[in-house]
Amino acid sequence: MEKRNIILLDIDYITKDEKAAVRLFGKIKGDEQGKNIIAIDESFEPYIYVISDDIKLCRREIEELNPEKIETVTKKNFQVESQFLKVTFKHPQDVPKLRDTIKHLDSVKDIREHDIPFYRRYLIDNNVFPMSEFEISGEILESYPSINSSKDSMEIIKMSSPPKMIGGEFPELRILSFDLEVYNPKGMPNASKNEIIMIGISSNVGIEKVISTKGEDLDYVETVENEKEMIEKFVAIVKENNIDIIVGYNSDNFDFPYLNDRAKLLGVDLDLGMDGSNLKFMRRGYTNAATLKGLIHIDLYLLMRRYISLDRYTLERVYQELFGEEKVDVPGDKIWQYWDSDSEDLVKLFEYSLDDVVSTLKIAEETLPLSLELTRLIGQPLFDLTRLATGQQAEWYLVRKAYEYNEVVPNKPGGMEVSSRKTESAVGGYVKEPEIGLHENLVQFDFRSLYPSIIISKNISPDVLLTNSVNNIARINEDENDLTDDDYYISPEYGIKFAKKPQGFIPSVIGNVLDERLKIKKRMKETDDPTAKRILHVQQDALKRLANTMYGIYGFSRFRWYSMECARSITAWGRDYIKNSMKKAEEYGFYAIYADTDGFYAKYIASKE
DNA sequence: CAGAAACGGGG
DNA sequence: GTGTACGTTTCTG
Repeated sequence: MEKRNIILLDIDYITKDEKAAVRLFGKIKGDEQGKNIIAIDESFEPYIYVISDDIKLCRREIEELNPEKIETVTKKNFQVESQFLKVTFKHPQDVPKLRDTIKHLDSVKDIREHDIPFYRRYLIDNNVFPMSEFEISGEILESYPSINSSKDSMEIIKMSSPPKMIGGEFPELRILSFDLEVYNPKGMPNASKNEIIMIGISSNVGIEKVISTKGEDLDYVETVENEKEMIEKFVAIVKENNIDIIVGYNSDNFDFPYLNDRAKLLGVDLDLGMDGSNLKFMRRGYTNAATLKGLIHIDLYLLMRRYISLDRYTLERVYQELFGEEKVDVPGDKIWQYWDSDSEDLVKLFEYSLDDVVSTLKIAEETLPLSLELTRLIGQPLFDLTRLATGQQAEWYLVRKAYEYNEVVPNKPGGMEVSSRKTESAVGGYVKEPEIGLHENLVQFDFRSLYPSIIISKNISPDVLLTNSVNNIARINEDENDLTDDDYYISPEYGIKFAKKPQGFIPSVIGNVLDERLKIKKRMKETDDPTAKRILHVQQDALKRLANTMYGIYGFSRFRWYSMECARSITAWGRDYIKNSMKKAEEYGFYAIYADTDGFYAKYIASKE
């Protein structure tokens, strides 16, 4: 039996003897090369919850489907303790196969937690957070020089007990950025015709080069015979340097698909996975994501769209925004001409290629700390996190919290439900159009975090909502006649009621997030160590972003805890507060000349007469 | 005017 | 893979 402290980079599962085997891709902590490890856990099983009014009958009906196990458990459903049947399956794929059958059984009212991917379920139930350190123990199945390189070795361990969270500091991650330049005489290149002319590579392990068939007199260019060798060289460099994170700019949509097409055409294997597996593309709705097992691919374009707010998100624009410097520029449609020129323009193209990839790495180093922090906060793999909308990030945070609170998670809405939700909308914040003119003697007034304060102080949460709606299943049966006006908050305009007790699930979570942020800000003030300060700053920033997302989330059509009543109540109270403040200010001679949502500007007029 | 389609980024 | 996920602008009937 061996023990290892590892940093979890990635997770998936494979099928072994008709059962699921979870694979944790990590690197061994303390090993300066960051030796790779694949830890296999065969002990975790998929399950769902079933709601029924006739538990006995329901159990008999489900038994006929021959699941692995059926148990009766007590969990909270919108804070009401209820009995559930926990049905365990033999294989994760049995869940999508059998859930519809189960759902339509006569004795079944509803099914829950049937839409949580298996590896995410594993992370949540085992309290495992990617990019954190934890201890595993088990038997070494294989130990050999890595499939990927001759340099260092890799271990495969069969785990004998669940992983034990340690937390720990962030590991040193080996990051590499890459970028293709392609011959493009007809505008955007076509992978079946146009060859790759350059592959730029930059890495924090000390690589900065361009691989190409030309440019032999430039010191940063590694010249090869042909395009095939170019791709092989690229693959070799990534493998040899034991890279943890590979970054590109729009690489989900351009660089990786193009590289994949050309590699296929030329017969080169892009077997960059930690387990030796090939590059794959996952369909993620409207776009594809390029994935490598145990080697995290981050497309910075996707990330930047969420990280900063800009009019455009070209690499050039983003770089300028973050660093205030201009990049080397070659007009995209002229790249083929620069390549053909064999003069100073060719050199310029090489400079452009190198500059692109150096800038990409620089952006990655600047912005990854936040993504890593969010990964540890949300508890989903870095790869997933960088591709999740902020609303989805907040939702997965809540799914984890629900597990902690012993709450059963609401179902993800189906397509029909999403479109019907989209037809509803909440009135936004109060806006008073500015009075035109030059104003003097202005005072500014605003509420500090108006919406979160309202959610917490008015206990706005679907689980304590007293108005009849799809979301208040738990409270429908409660006798509202037993409650007096003192027992609930009533929203302005709509008269929507929220029980004062118990504290709602979401107000509770938001409250904790804000408390945690204040604690970190306090620690930030107390420390003089600049490194500690920087880390704490990123931590509070992650909490702030998470909290900010939660304020508007009740109105997101795909949100599991969606509630238009909650969304409307928040803004209604918001409008109420701002209007009352304006009225109050007027009594003291301050007249608002402009107001928006949570604040206003007012002009002081000394006397009314 | 509503609903569908295209776009973003990349070369 | 306990899959099929954006938000906004422009076009089309």
